[in-house]
Amino acid sequence: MATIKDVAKELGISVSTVSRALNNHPDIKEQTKKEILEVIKRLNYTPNALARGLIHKKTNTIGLMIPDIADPFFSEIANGVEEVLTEVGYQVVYGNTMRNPDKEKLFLSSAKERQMDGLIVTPNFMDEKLLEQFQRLQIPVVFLRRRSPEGLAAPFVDVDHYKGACMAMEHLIGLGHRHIGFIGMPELSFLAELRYQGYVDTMHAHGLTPNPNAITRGGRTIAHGREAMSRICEQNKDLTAIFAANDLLAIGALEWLAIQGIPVPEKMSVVGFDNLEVASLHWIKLTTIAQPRKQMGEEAARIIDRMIREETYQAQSVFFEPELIQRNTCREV
Amino acid sequence: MATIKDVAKELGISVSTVSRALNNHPDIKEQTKKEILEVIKRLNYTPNALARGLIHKKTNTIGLMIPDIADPFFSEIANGVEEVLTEVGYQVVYGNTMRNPDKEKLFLSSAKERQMDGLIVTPNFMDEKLLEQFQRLQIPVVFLRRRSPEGLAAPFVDVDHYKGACMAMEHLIGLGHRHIGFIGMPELSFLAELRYQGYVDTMHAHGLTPNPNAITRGGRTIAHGREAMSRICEQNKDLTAIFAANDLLAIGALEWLAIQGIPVPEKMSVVGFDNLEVASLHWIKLTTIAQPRKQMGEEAARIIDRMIREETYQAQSVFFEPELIQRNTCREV
DNA sequence: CTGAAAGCGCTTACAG
DNA sequence: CTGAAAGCGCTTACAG
Repeated sequence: MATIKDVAKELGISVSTVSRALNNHPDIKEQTKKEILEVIKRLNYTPNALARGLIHKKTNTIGLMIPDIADPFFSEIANGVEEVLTEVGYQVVYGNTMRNPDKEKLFLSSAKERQMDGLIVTPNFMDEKLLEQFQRLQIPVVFLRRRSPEGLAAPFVDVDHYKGACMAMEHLIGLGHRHIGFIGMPELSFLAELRYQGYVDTMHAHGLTPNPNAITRGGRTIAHGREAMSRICEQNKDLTAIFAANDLLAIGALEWLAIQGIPVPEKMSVVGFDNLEVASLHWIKLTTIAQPRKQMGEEAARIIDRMIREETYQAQSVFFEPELIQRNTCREV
Repeated sequence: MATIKDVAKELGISVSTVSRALNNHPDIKEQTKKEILEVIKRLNYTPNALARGLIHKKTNTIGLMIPDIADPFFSEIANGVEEVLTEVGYQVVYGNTMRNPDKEKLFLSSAKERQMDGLIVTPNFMDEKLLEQFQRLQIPVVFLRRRSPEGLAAPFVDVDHYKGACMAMEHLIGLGHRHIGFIGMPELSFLAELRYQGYVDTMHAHGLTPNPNAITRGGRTIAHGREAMSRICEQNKDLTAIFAANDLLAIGALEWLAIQGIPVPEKMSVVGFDNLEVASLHWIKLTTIAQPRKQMGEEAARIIDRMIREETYQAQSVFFEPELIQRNTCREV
């Protein structure tokens, strides 16, 4: 590949001058600049971003560490992030961790080695080693869709998962439901815990007792929802409603109910969480809790951008409000 | 951030020695190495990948340029790519182009500036400027889910879209359908054209004439499918089947049919293309053409890796076979 | 307006 | 086994 030296040599001038032409420096003769630009084109020269980055101590790169880009939840967040960040000249590097702790650690090391300017992260589970890595990072970080861990002065952008779960439960209880089951995500997950707590606390707040037989935890897929629904239904004949901790689980539950011929919402009410696109499909029309996913991504991007530009900026965390989206899977009893 | 100089100074030794410890060079005393490693840990030192890249002329970075990471089609491809590439030590940088020609060009420039080692790309529409950019790139490229353009000696990994479309049509015609509509994607798209050709050619091959009123082109979303189905149905009372150029369009069509109370497959048969997850949902069970998406991503990754490692490697293009997945949206007439 | 020199943070022959 | 020096491709004071 051609370097700045090649184009300088070609014209018998110094690299400083070529550099000036490249960077639109005012101290350069129009004619010289024109000649340089021509040679650049002819030699197919492109400035080397590594060399530039080394000098400027800036790479214009932001890392986005998320559990699974194929999860529609995160791909929309990612789009929000990317949209605002490319607008201001950054390239975003995705780190797909598949919720694998080793991959999370690997991505953080890589981010540091590669001198990324900032990081937007959704770690799945925060153990001590990961926390230490964050503390040693020396790169601005914002947490996305989860709160920042204790002992780390990083802002976060999140939705109030606990409140969202409470809203779902209040809706069900408000409709007269008393026997409400819960299909949850794996316990070690941060937000699985919050949504579960919302379920339990709201039950208690209304003098209801969560029935351990009507609670299942441990998955996040449609297949899991199907299985969980079948298990719960068989053990709880008096159940009239289900709160699923995410939409995929809810859809799995709906599938099982449809296959069994149990009509929704006549015999069973279902509420999900996330408001994925698929939830609004004609056959599903799931009542669920919406999070402004794209907005969350955009906000995180804006914060990291500002943190990088203003070293003294004390970023505030942002809580987005969840919203109940009423569709056709609930009825009054 | 600490540099190699800092750790050298700390121990009163030269940077060369520190570098040797870092790179597991054999010519170094065990004791010295141990001391260096300790200081590295204490100073929280991480080698600077930019500096390394500058010297080695390698960044261990691969660009993946795709139209839309939130499109489940591409997110699965992306996962396949990432899986094999991270395994061999690369970081993959996504370029979400949203089918915007400017973004495609921007990403290619960026890739060159950043000295990416290789590129896997799915450009949406290949105009002259883009082609020229590819020709000037000087970076190994493999095309994914579309063929490489003429005038560029780059391999591709693709599925035979034309054949897939023919398979869908043969299935329908084999079931006795004669009046078959087509819901297509925007005409400028590369594969939209191929799938459309498959529709037209198969009709002709069976002595059938495609009816312009039963053909619609121009979208790729569920909303579009809904609208297209309504338009086609209103103008073609004798229609018994629809071939939709992708699953989202097919699902939109199914939605409209469901809303109108037109039973599928009793009154209307529908075939899609892509075999998205959502196509197998209990309420949809769409008959469609499957492409081995993840495998395609993996294969592209393997090819680019080998192209980078072996300069003389003459990569062969790979065609994956499409497959008809029969579910519940077609019947014999 | 232009060039020579130093430096960004590292690696790698070369000499000892 | 260790260090001094050159160099990767650029930018940026500084001098002229």
